[in-house]
Amino acid sequence: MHSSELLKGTLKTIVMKVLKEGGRMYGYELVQRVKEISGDTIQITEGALYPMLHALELAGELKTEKEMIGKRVRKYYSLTPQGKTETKARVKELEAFIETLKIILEWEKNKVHA
Amino acid sequence: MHSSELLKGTLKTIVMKVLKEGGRMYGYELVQRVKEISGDTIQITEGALYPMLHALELAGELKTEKEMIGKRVRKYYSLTPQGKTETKARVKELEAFIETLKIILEWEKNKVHA
DNA sequence: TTTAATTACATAAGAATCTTATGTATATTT
DNA sequence: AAATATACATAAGATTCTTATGTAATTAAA
Repeated sequence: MHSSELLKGTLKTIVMKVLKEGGRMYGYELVQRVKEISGDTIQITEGALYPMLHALELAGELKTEKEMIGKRVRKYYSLTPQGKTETKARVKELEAFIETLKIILEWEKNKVHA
Repeated sequence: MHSSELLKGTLKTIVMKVLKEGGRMYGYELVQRVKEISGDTIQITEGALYPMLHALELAGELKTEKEMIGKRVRKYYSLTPQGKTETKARVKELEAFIETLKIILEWEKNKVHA
């Protein structure tokens, strides 16, 4: 399990990316999907997820559809066109950041080269 | 310049790794060094750096040496043995997290394979 | 030469992002 | 029948950062 410290900042991008590739999904499903894809190393907490989804909807990045499953309401989220554009930008930004991180992690000043 | 959102959580690891490879360094120097290595994409703010260095010293990860440069006091930081061990663990953890991120970023459910 | 920019430290207030705790209620498995 | 899983939601609190502010010496520019 990755430390929650590292997850800070990347969680929103992860959620949007998974929605972009996986399509229409509800909250609980998203948590399971991310857990599965990450090989059980990323466990999104509900306290982080739901407020984030609500904020993204308010910002026009997501739209929702409610469905009755038995006696329960299930809320499906999907990206709006604006949300898809934003996701692409976020993914690109995260990829660039990862490249920078790798440069730092591979930087070894005191290593003598042959 | 990477968004500060992404930097959250990785900053401490970056600082410790740069101290591990670069050796004894003072705060201002650290900021410049990270800026340089990152190709001007990571700018550590002083408001984040100094409290972090103080906390790491208190935790026994760093030790300090003061030097007079003209009329000014300069504080050099370096990793303690404990800090070096901690840095290795943090770097390993970050590398693992990056691998997980890449899996998610490369995950394309709807892509049809040839 | 005096003004501005850079070097070098530090802290406080506030924003953002997450965890933990709590609550409600249905559905399924043991 | 009880426990676990499903499915939503919010509030309080912790952590981690930014922005703002302060001090003061040094160096470069006007």
